[in-house]
Amino acid sequence: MNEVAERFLRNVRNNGVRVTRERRRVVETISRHPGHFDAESLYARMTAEGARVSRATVYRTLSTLVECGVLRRHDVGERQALFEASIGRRHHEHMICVVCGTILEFVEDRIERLQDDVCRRYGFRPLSHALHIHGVCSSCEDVARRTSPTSTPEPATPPSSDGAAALRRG
Amino acid sequence: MNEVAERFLRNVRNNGVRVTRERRRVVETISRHPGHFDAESLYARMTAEGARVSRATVYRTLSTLVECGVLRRHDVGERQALFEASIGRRHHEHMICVVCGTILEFVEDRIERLQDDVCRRYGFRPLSHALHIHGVCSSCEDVARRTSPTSTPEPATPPSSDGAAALRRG
DNA sequence: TGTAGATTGAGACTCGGTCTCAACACGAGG
DNA sequence: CCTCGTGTTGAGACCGAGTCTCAATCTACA
Repeated sequence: MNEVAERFLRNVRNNGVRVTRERRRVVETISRHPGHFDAESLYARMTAEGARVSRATVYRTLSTLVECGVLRRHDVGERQALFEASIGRRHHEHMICVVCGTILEFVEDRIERLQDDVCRRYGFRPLSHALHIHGVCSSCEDVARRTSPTSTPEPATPPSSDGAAALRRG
Repeated sequence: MNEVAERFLRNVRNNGVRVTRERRRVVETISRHPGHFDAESLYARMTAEGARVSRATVYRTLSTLVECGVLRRHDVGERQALFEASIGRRHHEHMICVVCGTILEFVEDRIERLQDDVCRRYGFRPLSHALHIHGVCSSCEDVARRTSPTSTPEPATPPSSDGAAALRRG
């Protein structure tokens, strides 16, 4: 059990939630593979690694971990939700490449401040926010430029539909 | 057939897409009921109004209209997609009240500019973006303050899950 | 008006995710 | 360490949003 996993479980226990064998296993697997992931591939990875855990438990544990504040959930695009460890990480936004599915993260305090301004103007009390920029990352842009140097490269389908497909790969 | 519907159809035809009875009917229904809507309730409304149109056609037509640029699609939260007419409207962002489901729109050029800055820094070519702020709108805040003036009102469940539920109502 | 090819409809299907409920196991209290 | 209340699990049925199939139909161009 690595340190990240222990921090996860401490946080879970502090929320009055029982630490079961299955939850430990979920947390361990997540902490061994940092980055964004979806529920289904986590489940696949766990069963591939020999864990006897049910799909329902994986989905339930992910929700629990989000509630305990150790995981963040991102609804990016039209497909399945993505999760990401949030312990020890500050809030950030995402750029999603619609070609290769890469997710770039960025922090921009000035955007956050402008959001607060807007909320104040509207008397809206913000609880959470998400900023997703869909587009083409620099390396995919390079590839496209090399293969067809005359025309501006464009993804096959609009970002709204292809973005999610790309994300599944990521 | 009102003016908005005609503009829709002109745009559709310009995209080399056939104008069928069903598509006309979809466009008419949308243009008679402005605001955000989801595919299922549009289908329900159409059949309730006596249109003989299939669910598949409604979904297909919505995708077509998005491709033709007359509709925008928003993946807000974990449930179904929302659509919104985009003709004659400039790009805007959304604040979603997790209590009553109201969707507030706002425009903030400075945020757009900062996004462009970030993209430039990362060599990322942006195609589209979405900024969603989940929180509590002023009137829900007022209601909560009246009913329990001692404690800061808080929605029952975190915005990530309740936001979508609220949206379904909206 | 004829015709090629786009579009439709009914319903099966997919996919991400949730629910059910009996069996099980965590952990507080003794 | 043991007991017991109750939170948790697993298998698979179920759900809801959305897509696919393919024969029949319709649009729009010539």
